[in-house]
Amino acid sequence: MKRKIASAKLRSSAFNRTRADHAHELVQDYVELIAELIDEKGEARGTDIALRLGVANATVAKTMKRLSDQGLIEQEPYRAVFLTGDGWKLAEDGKRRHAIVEQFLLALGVSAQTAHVDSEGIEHHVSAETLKAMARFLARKAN
Amino acid sequence: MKRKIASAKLRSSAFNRTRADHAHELVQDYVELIAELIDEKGEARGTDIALRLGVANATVAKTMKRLSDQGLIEQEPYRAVFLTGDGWKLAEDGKRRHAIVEQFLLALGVSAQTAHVDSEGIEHHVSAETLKAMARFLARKAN
DNA sequence: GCAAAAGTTTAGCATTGTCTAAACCTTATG
DNA sequence: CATAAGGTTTAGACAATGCTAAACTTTTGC
Repeated sequence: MKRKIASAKLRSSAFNRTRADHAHELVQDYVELIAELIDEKGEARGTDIALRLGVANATVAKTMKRLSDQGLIEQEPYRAVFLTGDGWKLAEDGKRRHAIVEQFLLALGVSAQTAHVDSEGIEHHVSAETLKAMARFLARKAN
Repeated sequence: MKRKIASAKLRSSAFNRTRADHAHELVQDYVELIAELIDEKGEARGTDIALRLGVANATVAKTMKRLSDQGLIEQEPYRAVFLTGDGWKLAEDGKRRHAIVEQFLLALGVSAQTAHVDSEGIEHHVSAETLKAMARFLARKAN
């Protein structure tokens, strides 16, 4: 019954995507935050990251090891971390999406606070096509 | 910094919050799918759920045990599962949100396929206020 | 210039959500 | 009605993400 399995897999694509993206979401949040901290303070330290994310220092250290393994950040022991080229790309992409989603929500008429909170959650689940549609809406609205 | 003090009972609050968020999404997806299957076929079997979610049977069995512990479904060994009152409530709420988000994306001009996939991910991150704004948009568009 | 404070890493544990393999029931067929 | 096929559950493993406590390194303040 190969056929049945294949078609079912197609139908489950929506679920697969949301769940498979969980790991990626965390990674995105980290690199985005690291980029922000570097912009703000010139460097990103473990403690600052931990405070902003609301997790323990040890958790940050562990996650950053993974980020380092994935080639997104560079770190030397006991030093602040920096983004690699790939890391910057990911962070920039995230910030761009985030900005579009937040502006879009504002244009839709929700409060600034809600736009801020919701855009953080929504950001990771918006495809390129939907993002484009949001941008189009914003452009139309601007006229 | 108040942030740093963590009494014994709060020691894992961040962990719990994050976990709870993700767990809640998964639970929603399950009950929503179970409701759909019951509507479609009169019952929800493990294999069907596994196929649609794209996970192994064993995963479904384990998750359903938790759902059962939480009082959302009722099951007897080797039988299809059914939703409890609470389960239905949760499923209905999820379907309502999901429908609004999906319709909204369609109205925004994205393809049916994208609307389907994206709404699945977005659904869980849309606040009541944003949902209302989406519904308003739809209503306006309908005129 | 050294001891205390601050920050980082490591070690060890818990939970969730996933898998495969195997055991266990139920149903369908000859 | 016996057995094969198929669905369900259990067992055991693993990766991700979180925690605390303790060890280790760097920075700071006297």
